[in-house]
Amino acid sequence: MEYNFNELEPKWQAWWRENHTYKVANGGTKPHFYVLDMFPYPSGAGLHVGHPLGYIASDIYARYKRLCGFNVLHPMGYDSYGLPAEQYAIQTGQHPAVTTERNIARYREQLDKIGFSFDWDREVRTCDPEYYKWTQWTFIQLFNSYYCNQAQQARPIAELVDIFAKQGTEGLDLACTEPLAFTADEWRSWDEPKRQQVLMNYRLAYLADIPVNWCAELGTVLANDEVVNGLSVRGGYPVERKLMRQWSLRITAYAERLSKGLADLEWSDSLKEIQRNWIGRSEGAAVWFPLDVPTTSVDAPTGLFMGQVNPQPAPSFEIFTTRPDTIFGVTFMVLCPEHELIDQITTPEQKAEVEAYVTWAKNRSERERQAEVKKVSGVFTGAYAINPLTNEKIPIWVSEYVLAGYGTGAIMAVPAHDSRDFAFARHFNLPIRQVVALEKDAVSDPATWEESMDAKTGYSVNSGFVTGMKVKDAMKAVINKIEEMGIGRRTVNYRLRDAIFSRQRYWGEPFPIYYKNGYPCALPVECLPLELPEVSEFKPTSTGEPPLGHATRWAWDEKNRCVVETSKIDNQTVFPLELSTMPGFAGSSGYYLRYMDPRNDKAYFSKEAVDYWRQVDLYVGGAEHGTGHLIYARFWNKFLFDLGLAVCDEPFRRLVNQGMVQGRSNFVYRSKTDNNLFISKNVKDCASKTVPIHVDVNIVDNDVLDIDKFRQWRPEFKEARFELEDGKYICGWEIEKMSKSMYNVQNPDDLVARYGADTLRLYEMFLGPVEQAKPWDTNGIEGVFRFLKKFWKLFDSGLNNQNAQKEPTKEELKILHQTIKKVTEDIERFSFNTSVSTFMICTNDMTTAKTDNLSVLEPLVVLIAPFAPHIAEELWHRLGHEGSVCDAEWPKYDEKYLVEDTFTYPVSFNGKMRFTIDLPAGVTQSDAVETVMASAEGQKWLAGATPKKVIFVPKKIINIVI
RNA sequence: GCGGAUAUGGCGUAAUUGGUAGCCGCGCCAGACUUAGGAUCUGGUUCCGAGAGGAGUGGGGGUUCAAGUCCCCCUAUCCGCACCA
Repeated sequence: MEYNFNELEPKWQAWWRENHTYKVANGGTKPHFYVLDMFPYPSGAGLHVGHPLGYIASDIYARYKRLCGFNVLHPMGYDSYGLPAEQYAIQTGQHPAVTTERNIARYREQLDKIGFSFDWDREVRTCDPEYYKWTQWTFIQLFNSYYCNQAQQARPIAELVDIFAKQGTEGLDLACTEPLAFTADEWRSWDEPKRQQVLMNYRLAYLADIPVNWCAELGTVLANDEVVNGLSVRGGYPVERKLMRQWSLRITAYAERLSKGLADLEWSDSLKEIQRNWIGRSEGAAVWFPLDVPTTSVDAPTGLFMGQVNPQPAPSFEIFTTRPDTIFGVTFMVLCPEHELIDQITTPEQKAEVEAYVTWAKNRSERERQAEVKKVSGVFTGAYAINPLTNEKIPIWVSEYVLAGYGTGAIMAVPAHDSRDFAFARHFNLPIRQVVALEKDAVSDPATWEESMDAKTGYSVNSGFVTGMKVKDAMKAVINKIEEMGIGRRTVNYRLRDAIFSRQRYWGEPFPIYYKNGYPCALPVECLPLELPEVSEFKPTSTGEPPLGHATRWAWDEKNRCVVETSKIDNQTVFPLELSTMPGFAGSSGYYLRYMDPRNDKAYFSKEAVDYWRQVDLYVGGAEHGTGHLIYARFWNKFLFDLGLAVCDEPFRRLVNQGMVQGRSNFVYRSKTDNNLFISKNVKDCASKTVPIHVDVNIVDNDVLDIDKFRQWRPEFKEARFELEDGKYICGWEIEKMSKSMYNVQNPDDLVARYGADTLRLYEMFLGPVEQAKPWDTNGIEGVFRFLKKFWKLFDSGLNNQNAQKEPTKEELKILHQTIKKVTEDIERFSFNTSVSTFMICTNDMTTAKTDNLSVLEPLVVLIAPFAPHIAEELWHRLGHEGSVCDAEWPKYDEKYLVEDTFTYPVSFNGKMRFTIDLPAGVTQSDAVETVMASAEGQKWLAGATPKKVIFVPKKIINIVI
């Protein structure tokens, strides 16, 4: 019988569906294992061959784990809120829900053809109200929580209200937007709006004024990459930096835990490093610098910073530095243009210049600023600070190179040991003073330097009480000193910023928030989900409000607890609802938890479900989510952990990043002089006489062009003539991004139709290591297809042979057990390309050995089942089994079949003092070494010498040292 | 600029983790079979050389009896961050 995949694959796919083969129950006696893929955004273009790569890898692992006796959770769903559907809606007027539904159906169809073992009963969609109910629910929990830095934990905001009423901010260390200090009496004296305003400072989901790129003309916030030279990319309208009230998540509260938690994760080093960089933890010191107040008096800035009241009696400001040891080298201070102190300290003479600079800096877009990073700019305020350790007077400057969002927006500049300060000092001719040297006496004139000495190595020089200390010791000594003096302390800073959570968009989760007297209130959780309303159009409103501003039924009736007409808003009992929606990462941050118990309408997921599955054991997806989804999901999980819902602090124990699949484009070469003439690639002078044109890879086979299909492909090629080589037209090729415009998109459906799903699955794995980026090249798929046909044939002859039950030969057992061993090890380390090679070798060997012994062949069916489930299922049933091969038992190998039983020595001497021997079972290394020593004694080829030492190394090689 | 990764035949890759480099597959060459196929099978295929032989894992140095693998210095490509004090 022929290997007829066209018949066999749909048959078993239907059988699996009817028998609910992949349905997974929560609980049972088996050990549990959770294998998850990053769920896709269902785009209109459908799947290309790059998408299933990770799904196939995780499917293999999931099926393998199941065969090893685990209860495996392996779900799939859709990240179905997002921008493309909305933009398509704006252009065509089609409702995003309709196009999304259609795209999902197409994705499902494509996925089903590849034979995945997903439990589709657990499917989730982020745009489904039953799902986003819990996204909204989590948002309300965030809104109703604060973060206690002492306990390193989120707590209910109600608890904080009690604390404020009892003790004010006394003794508290809280994550906040800006440091506040007040007493219990003050708190009690405030009215509700004022209290709400204060609480907003501590909520984990909070409203705050955040600088954004605002385009008035388009009525929307733009991302940095949507703005060029202060103009919007689309339309060319002016864009301004503007503070806008936006929802944010206080992810910075979790910076420490997000950073520390990385250590125990089985993630690639590179991805951990990406996250570490993004979180940007740096240890250093916060130091208060007193102002040298001229004639006009300046009010001391009041308030807390990092939970501490300004300890300075005199007016002063705080800086952050990672190099406290260089404090003796400070020659100027720099404030960021947004710094609140600027207005207060600028001298009248400098006022005009400083104001001009601040205005200029403020109006620059993020993009402009970043493009001119190397350009030095700044202005002197006329004011001075006092170095608290030397009592020196130090000028205070303002410059863009100091960022408002990091540290305190103010720095002490040490030009000798910081390249940016160095550039600034050189530009404005400020003094540079060396305070660190590689050797204690290696002091030179900084005026002769070409660059600053930034390295944290060497010794302190010219540095008062730390002179002569190693840099590391000097850092500690200075911090101790400033702590002792009460002017600063050891501290940690993070680069991570809070996540802006508002989008002026339609196709996203509505915020379960309404506005009462101007302050936001959360909907009662029993009223969730708050469903996305219908709107007349998907664009912003004429007044610049988000698309939800078009909704006529978008107000909250507090008394009747329901959504009502906007016209009924009276701000007494009926209030306006929030108009922006949540961003893409909202729905994807907790979906892995929902899969554990996806149909629960009482809770996000039940306690039993999460106690059973705990966390994702293996997560497979692209590394491009390293600083987005993978950070947000960890944050989301940690928050749910604090609430007592999640049972693990980290969501994804092991993470594998599949590499990007690039496209392999094909080209035809059109004559420069004759538009209808195409010259084959290797014809003489082809390159100089022609221009390359992309040609659809689907009408090219092994770089040979199908001429007829090419003429039909596009009307302008109808009259095409060809200059061939060896009767063929050979195309050129290049590696490019896989995209429609390059005509290099391989559709998995076409390959399934031509070679079958099993061949596609094996070939995707055979292409190379899963983690590695690689170009898609269909040319090799024939080899894998041939292998499956050989594999099939092996069984076909075994099943047709009457004598098939005879004793297996030693050779056959050796091949079998080698294969089991290799494949098992390969799967464990996610090296699927080598597993496929192993199958090929095994099949070749078995074919050569004319194996028809079913007892040897049967375990192979189980081995290949994770990779090629359809053919495995078919053969499994032909071998007489009733149930699915998915429930078989993973074969074990026995070392005894793997060792050689011949022992000959020495079999070869290659002139480099090296023997090759075969070591039989039961012979120890020292026996072998002794035997070789004895046999080597007095041998001619050793020139009469006696070996001094015999070194045994694995791999049947013995080295002799004379 | 900082950080991470990668580099092996014409191509994708493999190498039991320091032990005979090039497994497996594509492609190519030669052959077999044939009712001629997008079929199957056999042999060959790192490079130079007719051959004996020599060279060889991006380049240069080092450690080792032994290096694709470990260390140092370059070069190229890819990815992430980018004035983060």
